Amino acid sequence: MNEKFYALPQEKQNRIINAGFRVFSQNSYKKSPMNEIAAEAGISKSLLFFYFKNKKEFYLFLWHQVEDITKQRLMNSNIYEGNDIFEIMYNALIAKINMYFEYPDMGNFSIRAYYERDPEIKDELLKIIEPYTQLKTSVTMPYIDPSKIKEGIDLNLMYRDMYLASEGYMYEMLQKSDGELDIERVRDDYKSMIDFWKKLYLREVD
Amino acid sequence: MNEKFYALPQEKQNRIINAGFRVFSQNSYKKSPMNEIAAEAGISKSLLFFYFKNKKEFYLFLWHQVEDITKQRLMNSNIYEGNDIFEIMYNALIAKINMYFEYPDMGNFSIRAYYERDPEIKDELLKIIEPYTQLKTSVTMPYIDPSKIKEGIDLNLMYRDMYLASEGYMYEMLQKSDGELDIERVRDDYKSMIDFWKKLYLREVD
DNA sequence: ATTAGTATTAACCGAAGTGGTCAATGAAAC
DNA sequence: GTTTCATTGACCACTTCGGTTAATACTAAT
Repeated sequence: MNEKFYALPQEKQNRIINAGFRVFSQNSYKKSPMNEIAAEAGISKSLLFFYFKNKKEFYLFLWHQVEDITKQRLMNSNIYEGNDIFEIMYNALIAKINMYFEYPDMGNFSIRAYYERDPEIKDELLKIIEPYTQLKTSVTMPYIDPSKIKEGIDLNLMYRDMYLASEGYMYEMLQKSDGELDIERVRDDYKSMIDFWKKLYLREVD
Repeated sequence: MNEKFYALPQEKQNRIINAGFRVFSQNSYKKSPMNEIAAEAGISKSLLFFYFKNKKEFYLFLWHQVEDITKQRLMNSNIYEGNDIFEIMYNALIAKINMYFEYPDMGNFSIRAYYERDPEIKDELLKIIEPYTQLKTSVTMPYIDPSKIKEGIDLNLMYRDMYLASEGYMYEMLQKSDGELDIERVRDDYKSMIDFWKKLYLREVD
């Protein structure tokens, strides 16, 4: 790829990246036309081919972007600086929402990339995707201090309940919002859920 | 459309319908080729055009199928015959899973249809989709007998927690399974969640 | 075996779209 | 006004698309 791409203003880089995420996330690799991506990014097809040698290179570049962005986000995040499991869950969801604001279609792009089987890219994609998915599935339950939780509650199931409800909430939210996501509302909604869980699970202090 | 389609054995009808759901759920209307659908259904493109006048008619037919199938399923289901909210939730999820077994891509098809904006079909689609979505969003919380639930628990939030966790579970399940879904496992997983909730929410009987 | 009728397909067509190239523009810098 | 660099329109060979049609395979009755 042409190194001059990185000399572009960040905003323009992001526009191109997001246009790629968008088109590739909604169509298969083969049916994602470069001119559609260019149009979505507000540039000409020729310019897109100036920065990226061909479609395949651009697609693989996008996948590396997924890696870089998530890694960088994970490192810079202070999700795990929360005091208790509830705070951590809240931070994690907000972090996800923020990620969604900056790269709305990255999640769907990577899901689709995972299932992509086009012979033109399959082999190279597998090589770079596999280590990444292993990393992702190794995310485990954060530590929960049992002394703070009511007796008789299965901590695993408690965490799983909260985790799944959060996922369900995200899914519902992204589904309903036509690209327009009201972050204030998300915060409030989720806070009331967290409060509900706190009341439910936390041992009463005397 | 050609009425002879209905004379086909049900299994073949379903193969064609599911092929349509599949291709249209993975690509936009314009980029869903009829020959791909035919191949997926195991018939020739010509035969597909023999049963359906053109692409548009087939697409709209598929949407009507969504309506018919869900209506029929809702009527024949005995989801609400459960004794309490927990039984109802369990029945509902199992019903969804069964639906998924018979028509794996119907859900995604209807989601995508909802956002489809292709001028060739947009107008007609809106006419038939709108009343349907109203019906769907009107599904409300089932009645919960407060006397059975521990005191001090917000029934709305309780239901919302369970509903979202169920959605999250479904989503995770369909994501993970590469088309191969282990229904036994789903049943067990979900039963342990339900048991967890029962212990959490139900008033202890003395 | 022949026929008649039906289910199914291969071969084809014009139109539209595809990835990719390249000479030509625009704009800024000197 | 010339050099330099970013950006584009026009173009090409090739593929794919929706849809048609004439030909086939299949079936059952005679």
